[in-house]
Amino acid sequence: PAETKVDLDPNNPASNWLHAKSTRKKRCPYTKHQTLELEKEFLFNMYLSRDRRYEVARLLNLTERQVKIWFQNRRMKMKKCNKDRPKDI
Amino acid sequence: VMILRSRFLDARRKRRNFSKQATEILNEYFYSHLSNPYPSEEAKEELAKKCAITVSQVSNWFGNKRIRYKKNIGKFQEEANLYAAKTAVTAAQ
DNA sequence: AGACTATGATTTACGACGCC
DNA sequence: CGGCGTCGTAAATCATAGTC
Repeated sequence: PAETKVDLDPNNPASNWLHAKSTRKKRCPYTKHQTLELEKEFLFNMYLSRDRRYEVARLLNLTERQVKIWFQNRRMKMKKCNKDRPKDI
Repeated sequence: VMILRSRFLDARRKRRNFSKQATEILNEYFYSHLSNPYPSEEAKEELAKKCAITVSQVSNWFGNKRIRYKKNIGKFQEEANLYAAKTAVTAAQ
């Protein structure tokens, strides 16, 4: 009666906090060029119009959804930076 | 000025490992809430204060811990037992 | 010193929920 | 209703610290 096998799910440790839908797209790091262009666009305006989004997506070979989400994430990043470092340099 | 600013931001990646005491506190919370290791904003603030780190760092720590624990529960078994025993003793007295 | 591992931080991609 | 907003997070990846 060994029973030495590790508990991957049956036991009580209760790892019911699993997440992740199987349909989720794997994270794909953007190229330097893509990131640079997105940053430039963000500097120009933090919020993207529908037309502008279409253009940026076409130019960078990303989907409009990816561009939209990139801007959302970028705004959150800016907010987080301001929170962690309130004072100016 | 911009150079200084960017250097400050880059410096975030020049991290230092947290102190042993801070890691101890975070692990105690994690293993005593294993069924739901998602501290509230208030709990994060309290942990941050006790550990002398920022709330963001607490969030990062839990994010990393949850995924790394889930990815290899076996590797963390010993650590889990250790903290389980520790909190049991604490609870006993 | 160099290879390898641990760990904190950052980057994509969503789900949940809100507002218009 | 639909679409874009924020918030919190998963998961992958990055960059460096720590160890052997």
